[in-house]
This record gives sequence, C-alpha cells and structure tokens, in this order.
Amino acid sequence: MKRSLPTPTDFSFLETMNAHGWGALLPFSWNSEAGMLERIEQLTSGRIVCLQLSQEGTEALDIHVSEASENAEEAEIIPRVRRMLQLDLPIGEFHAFCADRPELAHIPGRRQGRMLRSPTLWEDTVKVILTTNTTWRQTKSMTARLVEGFGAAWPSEPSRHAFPSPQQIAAVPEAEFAATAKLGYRASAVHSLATAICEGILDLESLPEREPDTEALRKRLLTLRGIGAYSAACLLLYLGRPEQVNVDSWARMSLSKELGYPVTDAEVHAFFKSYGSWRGLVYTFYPWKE
DNA sequence: TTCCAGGGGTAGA
DNA sequence: TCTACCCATGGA
Repeated sequence: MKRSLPTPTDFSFLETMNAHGWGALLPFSWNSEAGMLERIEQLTSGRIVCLQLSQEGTEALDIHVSEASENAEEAEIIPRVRRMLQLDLPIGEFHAFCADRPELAHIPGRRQGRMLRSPTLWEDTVKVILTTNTTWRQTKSMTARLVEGFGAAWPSEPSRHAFPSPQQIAAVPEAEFAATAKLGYRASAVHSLATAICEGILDLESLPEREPDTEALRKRLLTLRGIGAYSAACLLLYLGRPEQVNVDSWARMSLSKELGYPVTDAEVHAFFKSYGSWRGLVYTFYPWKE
C-alpha cells in the first residue's frame, strides 16, 4: 500500500520527529539516508507490517506499508499515523501565542509544536515509565529488550518486532518478564499495567476521552503505578494538554545553565509559569542558550 | 567502589 | 505538603 496523506500547513514532519527522542525507540527507527521513519506494526488481523513515513515538500505525507494491504487494513493504518504525528492537534492557537513573544517566535517559524507519539497510549505510557530515573541510553536498551523479547516478529525480517501488546506482556509471569526485560523496579509497573488492561480493570485508551478535565486526568494518571508528576506531565503533553512542565534532570540542568546557579524543581515550574496553559509545550521547544 | 541517570513509592513528620 | 530513603540497572 502506498498513500499520500495531506498534512496541515503548520505541520513539519522533521520537527515532529525530532521534538523528543521517541523516534529512536523501537519499534520506531529512523532511516537517515532516505529521510524516512520506519516502524514495525501489528494490525488487528494479527499481520505484521513495516510502515514507512516520509515527507517531500510540505503538503503531504508519504505512507508506504510493506506487502499489499486490504482496504480494511488501510482504514486501520491511517488513524494510527494521524495519532503518531498529532496531525489532528489544533496547534494554531499555540503558534499565535508564540508569535507574540520574541523568545518563542522560532516555534511557529519552524512549524514546531507537535510531538511524535506511539499509536497507543499504552505504548507511550510504558515508554515514559522506561525514561524514569535512568539514562537515555538505558531507556533505549530497555525498550529494545521489551520489543525484541515480547513483540511479534515481522516475517520479512524476523529480527524486527512490533511493540508488544498488553496481552503479550500479561501472558508472561512477572518474574520471567522481569528477568528477560531487565527493567529494574520498573518491571512490576509495566507488568501490572498490562495485567490491569487485560483484566478489564483499566481502559487506558479511552481515559483521555472520559476525563476532559486535565487536572482530573492528571490525578487519574498518577494512580497508575510508576507514574509520578514527571510522567503524568509527559503523557498529558502527548495528549495535547500541555498545562504542566515535565520537570526532569534535563530541565534542571538547562535552567541552571541559563541562570548560572543550581535550581530546584519549584524554580523550573516558576520559570515557565507565565506561559500559562502552554507551558509544557513552551518548555519542550524552549531555546536554551548553548 | 561509588555515584547517578529525561523519578517514583512510601513512611514519618 | 515536605523530606529522607530505598528502589534495579548499567555506564562512568
């Protein structure tokens, strides 16, 4: 299947890709020579395909799916691509907000503001858990062990795998899961999340729709094991609700360099407070001094 | 050996 | 609400 998908005029494929590190986490991979984002994806039919996304020009996204796909599969893939690239996120108001502020004028200029996501909130949640209290290098390793150890293999290239579903993880005893994935203490958080989804205790995917109030959604996310203030702010940001700054060691380091003295979490929050309900996105695309 | 990384959970105040 | 401490993992 090959398809050209029209994109909003304020969308940039590369800026969305580079907004944060998600493009470097399996089952995403970046083909720099072709300027192409690849991803192994499992469809509801069970079939595994390789998705390739690229953009020439600014008006449309090129989508290529390995092997011939039926219409039903195409209808399944397009919404996933729209979610991954936040194509339906109304970013115009944020761009107008930035255009009035000299320090943020580069954001609309470069068509920034969207962030690469996974096709499911499940995958984004697991990946956020794997970023906590560890290095980015280890986040990549843990994600790779998760994908390669528990995700379905792409038949055309069996070394490449899709992201495991909650069912695929819940089916493995927790001790075995922990020993294989080597996520440290994060293993129980990931395994319990998968189990809660499989047992019907938690409908994670519909949570954002059921909680239109951001603070209520934040509190609901905080009840998930492994999700604290930082992770909840990250997830809200990916859900298009950038009212919180995901303060982490990078935020502290960046602001400390900017101000010339070590800062606390509270000082990072205070620094971005004036950006109001856009502060999470402002932080993400903030032009720190070198 | 010790410290710590894109923190979180818990106990105790 | 705030603080101190522990949590598994692996690289420096």
